[in-house]
Amino acid sequence: MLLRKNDVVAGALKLLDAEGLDGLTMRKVAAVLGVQAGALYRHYANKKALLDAMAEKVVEGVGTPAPTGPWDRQLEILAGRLRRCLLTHRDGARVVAGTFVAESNTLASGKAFLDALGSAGVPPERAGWITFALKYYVFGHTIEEQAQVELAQAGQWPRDVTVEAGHDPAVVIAVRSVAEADPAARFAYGLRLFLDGIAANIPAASRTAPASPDPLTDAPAHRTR
Amino acid sequence: MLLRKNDVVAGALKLLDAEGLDGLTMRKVAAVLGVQAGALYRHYANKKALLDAMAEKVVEGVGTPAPTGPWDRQLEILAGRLRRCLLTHRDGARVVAGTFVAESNTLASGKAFLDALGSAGVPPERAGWITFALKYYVFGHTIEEQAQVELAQAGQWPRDVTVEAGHDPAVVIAVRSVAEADPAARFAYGLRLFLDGIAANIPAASRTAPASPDPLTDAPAHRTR
DNA sequence: ACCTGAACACCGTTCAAGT
DNA sequence: ACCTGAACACCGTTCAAGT
Repeated sequence: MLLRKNDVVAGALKLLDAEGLDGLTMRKVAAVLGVQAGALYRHYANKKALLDAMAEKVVEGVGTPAPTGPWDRQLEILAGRLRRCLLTHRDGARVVAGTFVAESNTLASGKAFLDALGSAGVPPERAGWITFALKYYVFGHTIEEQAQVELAQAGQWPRDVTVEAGHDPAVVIAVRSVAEADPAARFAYGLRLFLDGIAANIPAASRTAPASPDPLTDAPAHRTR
Repeated sequence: MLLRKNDVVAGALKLLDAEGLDGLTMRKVAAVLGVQAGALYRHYANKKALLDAMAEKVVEGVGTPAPTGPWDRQLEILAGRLRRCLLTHRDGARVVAGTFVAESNTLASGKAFLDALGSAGVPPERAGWITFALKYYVFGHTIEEQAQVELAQAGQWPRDVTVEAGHDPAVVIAVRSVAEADPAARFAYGLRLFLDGIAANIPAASRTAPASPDPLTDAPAHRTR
C-alpha cells in the first residue's frame, strides 16, 4: 500500500508518543509504517523536514476558531490552546519549538495572536515583538512541564533540591514551589503577568475610545489601570 | 599530559564555538584535546554530564556581583547578564536551556533573581514562579537570536516571509519587524513588558511605604527592605 | 589513575536495482 | 512512482589491555 505524506506524519507522531523525541529515528518511523528507512526520503527530504511537518500538524487548531472577547482574554485563549496542543503529544513543545515553519496552521496561529493585539490598538510591528515574546513564554513553560513528566517517568523527579540548592532556604522554597505547583495554574499566572505588562503599555483609549499618542511606538509608557 | 575536568569543558566550549551544538560530538571533543574518545568517560559519565558542566561554566558571572538599584533594575541587569553570557558561545542558549543543573553558578544566578524579587516584597513561592517565567523569556529570545545567526551563516536568512506568510500583510509586517529589529532592543522591550506586569501586581506600598494587602498571595505583603 | 584500540549497537542519508 | 537492500560515514558508549 502506497504511503502518503499524511501517513508518514501520523506514524511519526505515534512513534513520538511511544518513545519521545530522543527515540524518534527515521528507521523506527519506517518500521512503524512497515517500510524501509530509505523509503521515507521519497516523501520528506530529510528528518528536519519531517519534524517541520509534525510541528505544523501539532499546532492545528490553535488559531481557529478565532477567539472572542477582550484582547487579553483572546490572548489567554490562544496561549492556552497552544499549550494544550503541545501537551497532546509527548515532547510536543520541544518538537514545535525546534522548528521554524511557515505553513498554514502555524501562520493561522500567529495571525490570531496578531489580530488580538491589533484589536487592542497595538501596531503590527510591536504586535510581532509581543507575539514572539508570548510564544517564548508558552514554549519555555511547556517544555519544562513536559521535561518534568519525562524525569518523573525515569524516577529522577522530584530531585532533592534541598541538598542540591546548597541549603539556601529561598532557593529551596522557590524550586519546590515550581516543582509542586499545578502546571496549569503556574502557566496562567505567568501569562497574566505578561498580559498585565502589555496592558500597562496600551493607552486606555484603545479599549474604550479613539486613539491617543501611543507609548508602544515612541513616547514613554504610562499606566492605564 | 593528564586531563582535568576543566580542560575537557574548555575543549568542548572551544569546539562548540567552532562547530555549533550539532557538531559537538564526544569524538571531536576528544580530538581537540588530543585524546581518544573513550578517555573522556574517565572525566564525565556521559555526554549529558559534559553538557551540564558546559552550561554551568557558561552562566558563570550571571549572579555575581549582586546587582544594585530598584528591584526591576536589578532584574534588567540579571536578565541582561544572562543573555550576554549565553551569547558568548555559539548555541550557548540551547546548551544551557537543555540542562537542569544545580551547581554553584546556576544556583547563584537563581538566587540573585529571587533576591531581587524578594526586595520588591514578592514572597519566595511566587518569586520562584516569576523567576522561571523570566528565564523562559530570556532563553526563548536568545535561542532564536542565535538561530538567526546560524541561518544567516547558512544563507537561509532572512527568509522570504512575504511569500511564506501567504501575503497576509499583518503577518508579513510582524515577522519582518522581528527579523529586522536590533535584538538587544527587542529583548529589552519584551523584558520591560514582563517587569511592568510584575509591578502591576506588587502593592505600590512595597516600594515606598509599609505593607498593604498583597494580590500576589492570600496573605499581607511584607516589606523586606 | 588515565588512556588506547577496538568493538558494539546504533544513527541519517544515498542510490542502484527492482516492481 | 515508490520501495528494497545494501552501503557510507558517522554516532555514544564500553572495556580489556597497556602505561
